[in-house]
Amino acid sequence: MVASSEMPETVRAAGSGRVAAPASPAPRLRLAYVIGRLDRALRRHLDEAIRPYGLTTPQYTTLSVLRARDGLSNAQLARRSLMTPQSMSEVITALVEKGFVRREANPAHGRIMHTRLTRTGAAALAACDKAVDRIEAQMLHELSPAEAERLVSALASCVRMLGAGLSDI
Amino acid sequence: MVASSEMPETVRAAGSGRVAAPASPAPRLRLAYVIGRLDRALRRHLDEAIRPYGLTTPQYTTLSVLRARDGLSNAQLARRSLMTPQSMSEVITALVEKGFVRREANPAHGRIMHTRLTRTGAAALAACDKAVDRIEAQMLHELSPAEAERLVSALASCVRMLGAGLSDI
DNA sequence: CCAATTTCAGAGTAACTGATATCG
DNA sequence: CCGATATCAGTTACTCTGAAATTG
Repeated sequence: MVASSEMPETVRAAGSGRVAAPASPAPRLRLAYVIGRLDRALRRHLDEAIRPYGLTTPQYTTLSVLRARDGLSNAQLARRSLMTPQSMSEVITALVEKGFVRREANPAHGRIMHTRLTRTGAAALAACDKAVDRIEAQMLHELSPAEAERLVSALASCVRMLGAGLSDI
Repeated sequence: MVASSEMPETVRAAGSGRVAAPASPAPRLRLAYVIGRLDRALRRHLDEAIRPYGLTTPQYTTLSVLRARDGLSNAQLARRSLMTPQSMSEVITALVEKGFVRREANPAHGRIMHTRLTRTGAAALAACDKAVDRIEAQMLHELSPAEAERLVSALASCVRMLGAGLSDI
């Protein structure tokens, strides 16, 4: 249902081999397009894999961030996910309702609410991680460990150069 | 407004150097997370860059696909963009209203509508391309041409392994 | 009758902007 | 007063599911 049934009328040098371009004008694979397409495809797999655990992808991502850095405030989480505080607040509200996180007031600051993973949330996250592991393995199936390593490095560099520093996770 | 004002409390080996990991547990950069984060950051830059031309990112993407393969039907465009026909129909409707594409009935098939770039649409697309070129250059600033080439190849491989074949552009 | 295409209607998610209130 | 935080309210963009009509 997702895959196209059409013939790849023009297959470009997208694979691991074939670097030398033919004499064609070769519209040059637009990097921005490939990134967007990969994100869409990945997002679909992710949604499907973690839906059984009652999580959406933004919620799963937020749990992942919390595991690496428990007790972040709503504003901190929003910045780390490149979202507005309003959007993150909705994500957290949903996670609280599911019992996956809890919010604790800062004893020294009556306004800030710290978000913490619950045991239930950690368990759900662990289960999802296994599913995501499988998806990533499928995605990287053609690449060697060294190539996968370079891919992650290159992507992190891209994120950094776009001004969205990859401070953690 | 986008950049975080927080300190990168833990800077991981995300750059071009530093491959050997320290003795830390190193939560292992989740590839799915980096891809999503890059897409979000890129999407923001893209939206901002092409908004002056009256285009949203999905609309710009669709115009790009049409330039490579003019005259596709709504259903074909939807498959190539990993969208439902309903969603693509809305994108095309918006593009028609802006005068960037026109729809022509198939003379041999009363149902199918072929979508074609107008001269106005091609001009807007060309203008946007320059803006996108600048964003991609910024994004790839730290990478050598060879590294950028490997990045595109690796991403295309990932897309393919996720079952969403990259048939064109 | 079946498969593909298009389109209408309704819904929902995820994000946004704006405004308000609290706290240090 | 200012800056950061949180949150309420309204809105928008994008995509989805479901159903219907048309065509080959």
